[in-house]
Amino acid sequence: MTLVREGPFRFRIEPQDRMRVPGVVFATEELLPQAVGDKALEQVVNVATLPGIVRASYAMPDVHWGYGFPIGGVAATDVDAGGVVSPGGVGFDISCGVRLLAAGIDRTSLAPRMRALMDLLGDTVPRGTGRGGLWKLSGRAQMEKLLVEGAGYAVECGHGVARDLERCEDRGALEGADPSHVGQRAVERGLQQVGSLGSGNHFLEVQAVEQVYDAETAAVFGLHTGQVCVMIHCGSRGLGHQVCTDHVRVMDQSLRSFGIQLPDRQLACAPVVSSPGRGYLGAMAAAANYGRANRQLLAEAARHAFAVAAKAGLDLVYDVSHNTAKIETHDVDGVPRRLCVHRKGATLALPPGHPALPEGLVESGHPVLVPGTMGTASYVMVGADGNDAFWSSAHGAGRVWSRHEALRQVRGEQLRGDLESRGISVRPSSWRGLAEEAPDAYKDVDAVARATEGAGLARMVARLVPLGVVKG
DNA sequence: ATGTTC
Repeated sequence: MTLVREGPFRFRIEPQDRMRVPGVVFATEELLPQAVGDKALEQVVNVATLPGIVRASYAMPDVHWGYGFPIGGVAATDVDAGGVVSPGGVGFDISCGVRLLAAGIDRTSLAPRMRALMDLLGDTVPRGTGRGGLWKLSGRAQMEKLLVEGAGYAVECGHGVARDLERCEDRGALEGADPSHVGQRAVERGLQQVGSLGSGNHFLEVQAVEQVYDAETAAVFGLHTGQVCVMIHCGSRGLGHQVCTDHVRVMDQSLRSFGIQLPDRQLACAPVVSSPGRGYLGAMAAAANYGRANRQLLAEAARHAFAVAAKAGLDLVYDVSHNTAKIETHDVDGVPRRLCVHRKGATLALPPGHPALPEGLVESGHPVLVPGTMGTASYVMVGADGNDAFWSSAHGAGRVWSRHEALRQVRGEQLRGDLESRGISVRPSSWRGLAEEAPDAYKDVDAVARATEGAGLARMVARLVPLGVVKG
Protein backbone atom coordinates (compact mmCIF):
# COMPACT_ATOMS: atom_id res chain seq x y z
CA MET A 1 0.00 0.00 0.00
CA THR A 2 1.32 3.42 -0.96
CA LEU A 3 0.41 6.56 0.94
CA VAL A 4 0.81 9.79 -0.98
CA ARG A 5 0.90 13.08 0.88
CA GLU A 6 -1.80 15.41 -0.46
CA GLY A 7 -1.35 18.14 2.13
CA PRO A 8 0.09 18.76 5.60
CA PHE A 9 -2.70 16.77 7.26
CA ARG A 10 -3.96 14.60 4.42
CA PHE A 11 -2.72 11.38 2.78
CA ARG A 12 -4.15 9.42 -0.14
CA ILE A 13 -4.19 5.71 -0.96
CA GLU A 14 -4.50 5.30 -4.74
CA PRO A 15 -7.17 2.83 -5.89
CA GLN A 16 -5.68 -0.60 -6.56
CA ASP A 17 -7.09 -4.09 -7.16
CA ARG A 18 -10.79 -4.02 -6.25
CA MET A 19 -10.90 -0.57 -4.67
CA ARG A 20 -13.66 1.52 -6.28
CA VAL A 21 -12.47 4.81 -4.74
CA PRO A 22 -9.25 6.05 -3.12
CA GLY A 23 -8.56 6.00 0.59
CA VAL A 24 -8.09 9.36 2.30
CA VAL A 25 -6.37 9.50 5.70
CA PHE A 26 -6.36 12.70 7.76
CA ALA A 27 -3.26 12.60 9.95
CA THR A 28 0.02 14.20 10.92
CA GLU A 29 3.47 12.62 10.69
CA GLU A 30 3.19 11.89 14.40
CA LEU A 31 -0.21 10.16 14.15
CA LEU A 32 0.25 8.33 10.85
CA PRO A 33 2.70 5.60 11.94
CA GLN A 34 0.31 4.58 14.73
CA ALA A 35 -2.47 4.21 12.17
CA VAL A 36 -0.26 2.16 9.84
CA GLY A 37 0.88 0.01 12.74
CA ASP A 38 -2.54 -1.22 13.84
CA LYS A 39 -3.96 -2.54 10.57
CA ALA A 40 -6.55 0.23 10.39
CA LEU A 41 -5.36 1.32 6.96
CA GLU A 42 -5.91 -2.17 5.54
CA GLN A 43 -9.49 -1.72 6.66
CA VAL A 44 -9.68 1.67 4.92
CA VAL A 45 -8.65 -0.16 1.72
CA ASN A 46 -11.18 -2.95 2.29
CA VAL A 47 -14.03 -0.46 2.78
CA ALA A 48 -13.11 1.17 -0.55
CA THR A 49 -14.26 -2.03 -2.32
CA LEU A 50 -17.87 -1.82 -1.08
CA PRO A 51 -20.61 -1.67 -3.76
CA GLY A 52 -21.82 1.88 -4.39
CA ILE A 53 -19.15 3.68 -2.36
CA VAL A 54 -18.57 7.25 -3.55
CA ARG A 55 -15.79 9.85 -3.28
CA ALA A 56 -13.41 8.02 -0.91
CA SER A 57 -13.01 5.70 2.06
CA TYR A 58 -12.03 8.14 4.80
CA ALA A 59 -10.02 7.78 8.01
CA MET A 60 -10.20 10.45 10.71
CA PRO A 61 -7.05 11.43 12.71
CA ASP A 62 -8.07 9.10 15.57
CA VAL A 63 -8.48 6.04 13.32
CA HIS A 64 -7.75 2.59 14.77
CA TRP A 65 -8.56 -1.03 14.10
CA GLY A 66 -12.19 -2.15 14.47
CA TYR A 67 -14.71 -4.81 13.43
CA GLY A 68 -14.56 -4.81 9.61
CA PHE A 69 -14.46 -1.02 9.25
CA PRO A 70 -11.87 0.99 11.16
CA ILE A 71 -13.03 3.07 14.11
CA GLY A 72 -12.66 6.63 12.88
CA GLY A 73 -13.87 5.57 9.43
CA VAL A 74 -16.38 7.33 7.16
CA ALA A 75 -17.90 5.76 4.04
CA ALA A 76 -20.89 6.87 1.95
CA THR A 77 -22.71 4.71 -0.58
CA ASP A 78 -25.12 5.81 -3.31
CA VAL A 79 -28.58 4.54 -2.29
CA ASP A 80 -29.94 4.68 -5.85
CA ALA A 81 -26.90 3.06 -7.49
CA GLY A 82 -26.66 -0.25 -5.64
CA GLY A 83 -25.07 1.25 -2.54
CA VAL A 84 -24.89 -1.01 0.51
CA VAL A 85 -25.34 -0.54 4.23
CA SER A 86 -23.08 -2.50 6.57
CA PRO A 87 -23.55 -3.02 10.33
CA GLY A 88 -19.76 -3.12 10.63
CA GLY A 89 -19.73 0.46 9.34
CA VAL A 90 -21.70 1.57 12.38
CA GLY A 91 -20.19 -0.71 14.99
CA PHE A 92 -21.59 -2.87 17.76
CA ASP A 93 -22.32 0.10 20.01
CA ILE A 94 -24.95 1.73 17.80
CA SER A 95 -25.33 5.47 18.50
CA CYS A 96 -22.51 5.50 21.00
CA GLY A 97 -21.98 9.19 21.53
CA VAL A 98 -21.22 12.13 23.76
CA ARG A 99 -23.39 14.60 25.63
CA LEU A 100 -21.97 17.79 27.15
CA LEU A 101 -23.74 19.83 29.82
CA ALA A 102 -22.66 23.25 31.10
CA ALA A 103 -22.99 23.85 34.85
CA GLY A 104 -24.07 27.11 36.43
CA ILE A 105 -20.95 27.09 38.59
CA ASP A 106 -17.21 27.70 38.14
CA ARG A 107 -14.45 25.36 39.30
CA THR A 108 -13.30 27.57 42.17
CA SER A 109 -16.81 27.66 43.66
CA LEU A 110 -17.27 23.92 43.16
CA ALA A 111 -13.94 22.93 44.73
CA PRO A 112 -15.14 22.68 48.36
CA ARG A 113 -18.17 20.62 47.27
CA MET A 114 -16.35 18.41 44.78
CA ARG A 115 -15.85 15.46 47.13
CA ALA A 116 -19.55 15.29 48.04
CA LEU A 117 -20.54 15.67 44.38
CA MET A 118 -18.29 12.83 43.25
CA ASP A 119 -19.51 10.59 46.09
CA LEU A 120 -23.12 11.21 45.06
CA LEU A 121 -22.40 10.64 41.36
CA GLY A 122 -20.45 7.50 42.24
CA ASP A 123 -23.39 6.20 44.28
CA THR A 124 -26.12 7.03 41.75
CA VAL A 125 -24.72 6.49 38.24
CA PRO A 126 -25.27 2.85 37.16
CA ARG A 127 -22.26 1.35 35.40
CA GLY A 128 -20.34 -1.80 34.60
CA THR A 129 -21.33 -4.77 32.45
CA GLY A 130 -24.87 -6.05 32.89
CA ARG A 131 -26.45 -4.51 36.00
CA GLY A 132 -29.48 -2.23 36.04
CA GLY A 133 -30.34 1.22 34.75
CA LEU A 134 -32.11 4.26 36.18
CA TRP A 135 -35.39 3.64 34.33
CA LYS A 136 -37.01 0.19 34.26
CA LEU A 137 -39.36 -0.14 31.28
CA SER A 138 -42.61 -2.06 31.69
CA GLY A 139 -42.31 -4.22 28.58
CA ARG A 140 -42.08 -4.34 24.81
CA ALA A 141 -44.90 -1.82 24.23
CA GLN A 142 -43.18 0.90 26.24
CA MET A 143 -39.81 -0.02 24.71
CA GLU A 144 -41.24 0.50 21.21
CA LYS A 145 -42.28 4.07 22.08
CA LEU A 146 -38.76 4.76 23.34
CA LEU A 147 -37.19 3.21 20.23
CA VAL A 148 -39.25 5.50 17.96
CA GLU A 149 -39.11 8.73 19.98
CA GLY A 150 -35.64 8.49 21.56
CA ALA A 151 -34.69 11.25 23.98
CA GLY A 152 -38.10 12.85 23.29
CA TYR A 153 -39.87 9.93 24.96
CA ALA A 154 -37.67 10.28 28.03
CA VAL A 155 -38.52 14.01 28.21
CA GLU A 156 -42.22 13.25 27.67
CA CYS A 157 -42.07 10.92 30.69
CA GLY A 158 -40.57 13.66 32.87
CA HIS A 159 -36.87 12.84 32.44
CA GLY A 160 -35.66 16.23 31.23
CA VAL A 161 -36.93 19.51 29.82
CA ALA A 162 -38.17 20.44 26.34
CA ARG A 163 -35.10 22.60 25.64
CA ASP A 164 -32.90 19.51 25.89
CA LEU A 165 -34.28 18.27 22.57
CA GLU A 166 -33.25 21.51 20.81
CA ARG A 167 -29.65 20.61 21.65
CA CYS A 168 -29.74 16.99 20.48
CA GLU A 169 -28.65 15.83 17.02
CA ASP A 170 -31.88 15.04 15.11
CA ARG A 171 -33.82 16.53 18.07
CA GLY A 172 -33.09 13.32 19.96
CA ALA A 173 -34.64 10.82 17.54
CA LEU A 174 -33.24 9.43 14.30
CA GLU A 175 -35.94 9.09 11.63
CA GLY A 176 -36.99 5.73 10.25
CA ALA A 177 -36.81 3.69 13.45
CA ASP A 178 -38.67 0.41 12.98
CA PRO A 179 -38.99 -1.58 16.24
CA SER A 180 -40.42 -4.57 14.33
CA HIS A 181 -36.84 -5.29 13.21
CA VAL A 182 -35.52 -5.23 16.78
CA GLY A 183 -35.58 -8.81 18.04
CA GLN A 184 -37.06 -9.93 21.33
CA ARG A 185 -33.69 -10.79 22.79
CA ALA A 186 -32.43 -7.26 22.06
CA VAL A 187 -35.55 -5.79 23.71
CA GLU A 188 -35.15 -7.99 26.77
CA ARG A 189 -31.50 -6.98 27.16
CA GLY A 190 -32.52 -3.34 26.91
CA LEU A 191 -35.49 -3.24 29.29
CA GLN A 192 -33.35 -2.93 32.43
CA GLN A 193 -30.49 -0.79 31.06
CA VAL A 194 -31.97 2.62 30.16
CA GLY A 195 -29.86 5.08 32.13
CA SER A 196 -26.59 3.17 32.54
CA LEU A 197 -23.05 3.86 31.36
CA GLY A 198 -21.90 0.32 30.57
CA SER A 199 -18.17 -0.34 30.57
CA GLY A 200 -15.10 0.00 28.34
CA ASN A 201 -14.36 3.59 27.36
CA HIS A 202 -17.68 4.92 28.65
CA PHE A 203 -17.69 7.51 31.42
CA LEU A 204 -19.34 10.45 33.10
CA GLU A 205 -16.82 13.20 33.82
CA VAL A 206 -16.95 16.46 35.71
CA GLN A 207 -14.72 18.81 33.72
CA ALA A 208 -13.71 22.46 33.64
CA VAL A 209 -13.22 24.76 30.65
CA GLU A 210 -9.46 25.38 30.71
CA GLN A 211 -9.07 27.35 27.50
CA VAL A 212 -11.34 29.03 24.95
CA TYR A 213 -10.04 29.35 21.38
CA ASP A 214 -13.15 30.93 19.82
CA ALA A 215 -14.99 33.10 22.35
CA GLU A 216 -17.88 33.91 20.05
CA THR A 217 -18.74 30.28 19.29
CA ALA A 218 -18.08 29.26 22.91
CA ALA A 219 -20.61 31.86 24.01
CA VAL A 220 -23.19 30.49 21.55
CA PHE A 221 -22.58 27.02 23.05
CA GLY A 222 -22.90 28.48 26.57
CA LEU A 223 -19.25 27.96 27.60
CA HIS A 224 -16.68 30.22 29.29
CA THR A 225 -13.25 29.77 30.88
CA GLY A 226 -13.38 28.25 34.38
CA GLN A 227 -16.88 26.88 33.93
CA VAL A 228 -17.70 23.40 35.18
CA CYS A 229 -19.15 20.92 32.65
CA VAL A 230 -20.37 17.34 32.63
CA MET A 231 -19.43 15.07 29.74
CA ILE A 232 -21.25 11.76 29.28
CA HIS A 233 -19.95 9.10 26.87
CA CYS A 234 -22.10 5.98 26.42
CA GLY A 235 -24.20 4.10 23.90
CA SER A 236 -27.02 1.62 23.41
CA ARG A 237 -25.77 -1.11 25.76
CA GLY A 238 -26.89 -4.71 25.24
CA LEU A 239 -29.78 -3.70 22.97
CA GLY A 240 -27.57 -2.10 20.33
CA HIS A 241 -25.06 -4.92 20.57
CA GLN A 242 -27.78 -7.53 20.00
CA VAL A 243 -29.22 -5.59 17.05
CA CYS A 244 -25.79 -5.55 15.41
CA THR A 245 -25.20 -9.25 16.10
CA ASP A 246 -28.63 -10.24 14.73
CA HIS A 247 -28.37 -8.19 11.52
CA VAL A 248 -24.74 -9.11 10.78
CA ARG A 249 -25.90 -12.73 10.74
CA VAL A 250 -28.79 -11.98 8.36
CA MET A 251 -26.54 -10.03 5.99
CA ASP A 252 -23.78 -12.61 6.08
CA GLN A 253 -26.31 -15.19 4.91
CA SER A 254 -27.74 -12.95 2.16
CA LEU A 255 -24.42 -11.87 0.59
CA ARG A 256 -24.50 -14.59 -2.09
CA SER A 257 -28.03 -13.75 -3.20
CA PHE A 258 -26.90 -10.18 -3.93
CA GLY A 259 -23.70 -11.34 -5.64
CA ILE A 260 -21.56 -9.34 -3.22
CA GLN A 261 -17.93 -10.41 -2.80
CA LEU A 262 -15.97 -8.97 0.08
CA PRO A 263 -12.30 -8.92 1.12
CA ASP A 264 -13.38 -9.42 4.75
CA ARG A 265 -16.49 -11.19 6.00
CA GLN A 266 -16.80 -8.58 8.76
CA LEU A 267 -17.88 -6.12 6.05
CA ALA A 268 -21.17 -8.06 5.69
CA CYS A 269 -23.66 -5.74 4.01
CA ALA A 270 -26.72 -5.55 1.77
CA PRO A 271 -28.11 -2.98 -0.67
CA VAL A 272 -29.78 -0.13 1.23
CA VAL A 273 -32.99 -0.70 -0.74
CA SER A 274 -33.06 -4.47 -0.11
CA SER A 275 -35.10 -6.21 2.59
CA PRO A 276 -32.10 -6.92 4.86
CA GLY A 277 -30.77 -3.39 4.22
CA ARG A 278 -34.02 -1.70 5.14
CA GLY A 279 -34.50 -4.03 8.10
CA TYR A 280 -31.09 -3.18 9.48
CA LEU A 281 -31.52 0.58 8.98
CA GLY A 282 -34.88 0.49 10.80
CA ALA A 283 -33.43 -1.49 13.68
CA MET A 284 -30.26 0.63 13.73
CA ALA A 285 -32.31 3.85 14.00
CA ALA A 286 -34.31 2.28 16.85
CA ALA A 287 -31.13 1.32 18.68
CA ALA A 288 -29.75 4.81 18.02
CA ASN A 289 -32.80 6.25 19.74
CA TYR A 290 -32.23 3.93 22.69
CA GLY A 291 -28.71 5.35 22.99
CA ARG A 292 -30.05 8.90 22.95
CA ALA A 293 -32.66 8.15 25.62
CA ASN A 294 -29.90 6.49 27.65
CA ARG A 295 -27.81 9.67 27.63
CA GLN A 296 -30.92 11.72 28.50
CA LEU A 297 -31.47 9.61 31.65
CA LEU A 298 -27.83 9.87 32.68
CA ALA A 299 -27.96 13.64 32.24
CA GLU A 300 -30.91 13.70 34.62
CA ALA A 301 -28.88 11.74 37.19
CA ALA A 302 -26.09 14.31 36.84
CA ARG A 303 -28.61 17.14 37.26
CA HIS A 304 -29.93 15.56 40.46
CA ALA A 305 -26.44 15.18 41.89
CA PHE A 306 -25.49 18.76 40.96
CA ALA A 307 -28.71 20.15 42.48
CA VAL A 308 -28.08 18.33 45.78
CA ALA A 309 -24.29 18.51 46.14
CA ALA A 310 -23.32 21.60 44.12
CA LYS A 311 -26.50 23.72 44.24
CA ALA A 312 -26.09 24.27 40.51
CA GLY A 313 -28.05 23.52 37.37
CA LEU A 314 -26.89 21.86 34.14
CA ASP A 315 -27.85 23.11 30.64
CA LEU A 316 -27.40 20.82 27.67
CA VAL A 317 -24.71 22.07 25.27
CA TYR A 318 -25.16 19.27 22.75
CA ASP A 319 -25.65 15.51 22.26
CA VAL A 320 -23.93 13.81 19.31
CA SER A 321 -23.76 10.21 18.14
CA HIS A 322 -20.51 8.99 16.60
CA ASN A 323 -21.67 5.49 15.52
CA THR A 324 -24.44 5.78 12.92
CA ALA A 325 -25.49 5.23 9.33
CA LYS A 326 -27.72 8.05 8.05
CA ILE A 327 -29.44 8.72 4.74
CA GLU A 328 -28.30 12.20 3.66
CA THR A 329 -28.17 14.20 0.44
CA HIS A 330 -24.72 15.35 -0.73
CA ASP A 331 -23.37 16.69 -4.01
CA VAL A 332 -21.25 14.05 -5.76
CA ASP A 333 -19.46 15.39 -8.84
CA GLY A 334 -21.85 18.32 -8.84
CA VAL A 335 -25.01 16.20 -8.67
CA PRO A 336 -27.14 15.84 -5.51
CA ARG A 337 -27.27 12.15 -4.51
CA ARG A 338 -29.01 10.26 -1.69
CA LEU A 339 -26.21 8.63 0.26
CA CYS A 340 -26.00 6.20 3.15
CA VAL A 341 -23.27 7.80 5.25
CA HIS A 342 -21.58 5.41 7.69
CA ARG A 343 -19.82 7.23 10.52
CA LYS A 344 -18.06 4.76 12.82
CA GLY A 345 -16.20 6.66 15.48
CA ALA A 346 -16.80 9.87 13.56
CA THR A 347 -18.92 12.88 14.43
CA LEU A 348 -21.25 14.91 12.24
CA ALA A 349 -19.62 18.32 11.71
CA LEU A 350 -21.93 20.56 9.65
CA PRO A 351 -20.39 23.93 8.69
CA PRO A 352 -21.89 27.34 9.56
CA GLY A 353 -24.99 28.06 7.52
CA HIS A 354 -25.87 24.44 6.69
CA PRO A 355 -29.68 24.08 6.36
CA ALA A 356 -29.80 20.94 8.53
CA LEU A 357 -28.46 22.77 11.60
CA PRO A 358 -30.86 23.22 14.52
CA GLU A 359 -32.25 26.67 15.29
CA GLY A 360 -29.76 28.70 17.29
CA LEU A 361 -26.72 26.92 15.84
CA VAL A 362 -27.11 27.88 12.16
CA GLU A 363 -24.49 30.65 12.35
CA SER A 364 -22.01 28.77 14.55
CA GLY A 365 -22.01 25.34 12.89
CA HIS A 366 -22.50 21.87 14.36
CA PRO A 367 -20.87 21.17 17.76
CA VAL A 368 -18.22 18.42 17.61
CA LEU A 369 -17.46 16.73 20.95
CA VAL A 370 -14.05 15.03 21.16
CA PRO A 371 -13.53 13.24 24.49
CA GLY A 372 -9.96 12.42 25.51
CA THR A 373 -9.09 9.92 28.21
CA MET A 374 -9.63 10.12 31.95
CA GLY A 375 -6.28 11.80 32.57
CA THR A 376 -6.23 14.15 29.59
CA ALA A 377 -8.20 16.93 27.97
CA SER A 378 -11.37 16.81 25.90
CA TYR A 379 -12.21 19.24 23.10
CA VAL A 380 -15.28 21.09 21.97
CA MET A 381 -14.92 21.81 18.26
CA VAL A 382 -17.27 23.07 15.55
CA GLY A 383 -17.91 22.12 11.92
CA ALA A 384 -15.89 23.99 9.28
CA ASP A 385 -16.24 24.79 5.58
CA GLY A 386 -14.37 22.69 3.05
CA ASN A 387 -14.88 19.30 4.75
CA ASP A 388 -15.19 16.77 1.90
CA ALA A 389 -15.64 13.78 4.26
CA PHE A 390 -19.42 14.29 4.17
CA TRP A 391 -19.15 16.77 7.04
CA SER A 392 -17.50 14.32 9.43
CA SER A 393 -14.86 14.79 12.10
CA ALA A 394 -12.82 12.93 14.73
CA HIS A 395 -14.60 11.52 17.80
CA GLY A 396 -11.89 10.97 20.44
CA ALA A 397 -8.29 10.11 21.12
CA GLY A 398 -8.21 6.64 19.53
CA ARG A 399 -6.58 3.57 21.07
CA VAL A 400 -2.93 2.67 20.49
CA TRP A 401 -2.65 -0.23 22.97
CA SER A 402 -4.98 -3.21 22.90
CA ARG A 403 -6.89 -3.86 26.12
CA HIS A 404 -4.59 -6.84 26.69
CA GLU A 405 -1.48 -4.68 26.31
CA ALA A 406 -2.95 -2.04 28.65
CA LEU A 407 -3.49 -4.72 31.32
CA ARG A 408 0.18 -5.78 30.95
CA GLN A 409 1.39 -2.21 31.41
CA VAL A 410 -0.95 -0.67 33.99
CA ARG A 411 -2.37 -1.49 37.46
CA GLY A 412 -5.79 0.05 38.12
CA GLU A 413 -5.02 0.81 41.78
CA GLN A 414 -1.80 2.60 40.81
CA LEU A 415 -3.56 4.57 38.06
CA ARG A 416 -6.25 5.78 40.45
CA GLY A 417 -3.55 6.95 42.86
CA ASP A 418 -1.73 8.82 40.10
CA LEU A 419 -4.92 10.56 38.98
CA GLU A 420 -6.01 11.45 42.53
CA SER A 421 -2.56 12.95 43.19
CA ARG A 422 -3.12 15.16 40.16
CA GLY A 423 -6.43 16.33 41.65
CA ILE A 424 -8.68 14.13 39.51
CA SER A 425 -11.27 12.20 41.56
CA VAL A 426 -11.93 8.67 40.29
CA ARG A 427 -14.96 6.49 41.00
CA PRO A 428 -14.17 3.26 39.13
CA SER A 429 -16.39 0.32 38.31
CA SER A 430 -13.54 -2.22 38.31
CA TRP A 431 -9.74 -2.06 38.63
CA ARG A 432 -9.37 -4.04 35.45
CA GLY A 433 -11.66 -1.72 33.49
CA LEU A 434 -9.73 1.27 34.82
CA ALA A 435 -6.37 -0.19 33.73
CA GLU A 436 -7.69 -0.98 30.24
CA GLU A 437 -8.62 2.67 29.80
CA ALA A 438 -5.34 4.15 31.03
CA PRO A 439 -4.44 7.43 29.30
CA ASP A 440 -1.24 5.81 27.96
CA ALA A 441 -3.37 3.33 26.00
CA TYR A 442 -4.56 6.20 23.79
CA LYS A 443 -3.16 8.62 21.24
CA ASP A 444 -2.48 12.20 22.29
CA VAL A 445 -5.88 13.89 22.07
CA ASP A 446 -4.21 17.30 21.67
CA ALA A 447 -2.47 15.99 18.54
CA VAL A 448 -5.76 14.56 17.28
CA ALA A 449 -7.50 17.92 17.78
CA ARG A 450 -4.65 19.77 16.03
CA ALA A 451 -4.78 17.34 13.08
CA THR A 452 -8.57 17.62 12.92
CA GLU A 453 -8.31 21.40 12.71
CA GLY A 454 -5.32 21.32 10.36
CA ALA A 455 -7.16 18.97 8.00
CA GLY A 456 -10.08 21.41 7.89
CA LEU A 457 -12.57 18.93 9.38
CA ALA A 458 -13.52 21.14 12.35
CA ARG A 459 -12.22 24.11 14.36
CA MET A 460 -11.27 24.20 18.05
CA VAL A 461 -13.67 26.07 20.31
CA ALA A 462 -12.63 25.05 23.84
CA ARG A 463 -10.36 22.67 25.75
CA LEU A 464 -11.81 20.95 28.82
CA VAL A 465 -9.83 19.24 31.60
CA PRO A 466 -11.08 16.51 33.94
CA LEU A 467 -11.87 17.18 37.61
CA GLY A 468 -13.63 13.89 38.40
CA VAL A 469 -14.32 10.66 36.56
CA VAL A 470 -17.19 8.19 37.08
CA LYS A 471 -15.88 5.25 35.08
CA GLY A 472 -17.92 2.58 33.34
C1' DA B 1 -18.63 -2.23 22.59
C1' DT B 2 -20.85 -6.89 24.89
C1' DG B 3 -25.18 -11.00 30.33
C1' DT B 4 -16.33 -9.92 27.52
C1' DT B 5 -18.16 -17.80 24.50
C1' DC B 6 -24.95 -20.08 22.13
